[in-house]
Amino acid sequence: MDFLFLAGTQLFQGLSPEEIKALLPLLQAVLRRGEKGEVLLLAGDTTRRMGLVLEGRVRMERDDVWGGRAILGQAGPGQVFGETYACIPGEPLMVSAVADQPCQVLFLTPGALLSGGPPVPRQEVLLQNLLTLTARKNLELSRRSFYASPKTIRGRLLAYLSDQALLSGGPAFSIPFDRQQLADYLGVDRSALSHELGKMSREGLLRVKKNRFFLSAPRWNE
Amino acid sequence: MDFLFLAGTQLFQGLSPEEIKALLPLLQAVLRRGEKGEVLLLAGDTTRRMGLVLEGRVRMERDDVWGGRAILGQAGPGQVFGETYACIPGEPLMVSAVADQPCQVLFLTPGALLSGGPPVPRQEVLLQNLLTLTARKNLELSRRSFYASPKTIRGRLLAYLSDQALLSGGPAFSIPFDRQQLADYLGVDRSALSHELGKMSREGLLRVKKNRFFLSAPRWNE
DNA sequence: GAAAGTATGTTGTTAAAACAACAAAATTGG
DNA sequence: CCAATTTTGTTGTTTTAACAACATACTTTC
Repeated sequence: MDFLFLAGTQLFQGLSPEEIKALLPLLQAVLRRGEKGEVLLLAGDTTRRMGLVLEGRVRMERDDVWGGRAILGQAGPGQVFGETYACIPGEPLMVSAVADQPCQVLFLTPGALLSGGPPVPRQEVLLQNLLTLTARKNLELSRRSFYASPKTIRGRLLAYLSDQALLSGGPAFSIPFDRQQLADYLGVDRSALSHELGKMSREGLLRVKKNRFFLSAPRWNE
Repeated sequence: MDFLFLAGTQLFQGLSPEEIKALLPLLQAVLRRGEKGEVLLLAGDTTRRMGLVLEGRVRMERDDVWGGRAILGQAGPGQVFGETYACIPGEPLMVSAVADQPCQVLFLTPGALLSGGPPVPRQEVLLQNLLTLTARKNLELSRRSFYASPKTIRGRLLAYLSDQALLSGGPAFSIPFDRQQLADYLGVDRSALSHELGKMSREGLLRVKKNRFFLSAPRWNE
């Protein structure tokens, strides 16, 4: 187990590798590998465990009965998923956690931090980290809400893409979605999304190749 | 100050009125009244404070440049708002907090709980409460996401209303929105929403009067 | 490197919601 | 209680996205 890597995650921030090593048993750490497409947490179930992604990527999504799918977000190396439900034991999951790529996940049970049981070493730090993390997850959910809130596909694309440009610090960036996933993340039809992207390309608003984008500032004075 | 009321909130759960009384100065508690429509926190600003609603209701919303508006959620008596941002100081707000009704809000600064400064009495309890609370806020954001994820207005209404029926434990319930607000919450046009509600009424799916709803189970065998 | 499978783009048709403008109803304030 | 204001419902038109079906390009696997 790479404790140095763990020490660099938001969850274990501020703890030494030795402290983390001592903590893992208390958090009932369990390592799990997942094939691409494998379901790690299933919507409808309850869970006391959260996942810390060591390798690969995990997607949070919900499928409806009619073949529809909504993607809420994803977690890459060092990030966590399911922490919301792990903090509210008994609450049935609204989403499934699915391996987006072959991945390696460390499952942790934070229950000992919450129930007023016997104290855990460095509990305050862990709690603070977990709180900050959850708050950040909140921001991500809010962001997605706003990406999906314009009424037109173009509006949603611009909201999402310009935000990604901001986050990446420049007009060139790649996104962690294929077309279908982007459509499910923005809540639109895939073919309509493709269509709109094509139109925007032709208008010179952006260049796109696979999941790599380059935004052009519109020329305001033509 | 009604410490007994505070002791009943999720934030101060598990603390005695006396303990709360002692804590408030450490959290830099400030009371504030707000007229209906008054902005309590402004999108774009940063804040170290969160609001605990004592009376009335507060709405979290974002207005775009073209007159569009998205409502993310709201907080009633005993509930909090802005805690996400108070937990991540420096992060600019994506939404404004607006008084939905004349209200009374206790602003609190949880910073002392987070920065590894001098310990605060009952810190673990407060942190745990804040964590649970934030996790629950997460659930609400997820729920809203799913309400707004069907592609048709009817789909969104059914997702939202049937969930409200579940939460209220019966087919009759009222909602905390007027039509415009419901439209902004579900991300649809108000007049189209009105239209769809009318249609659903005529089809016998529901009865509605003002913000009071009654869902009829559809008759499967006609 | 060929074949199978998957992802993406394209097009036409259809369905639905946005939009706009107005009428009716309800609420508020004097 | 009346007038003013706000909220809600109604209707018609226009825009847009969903949907479906297919062509093309790209990956993966053997």
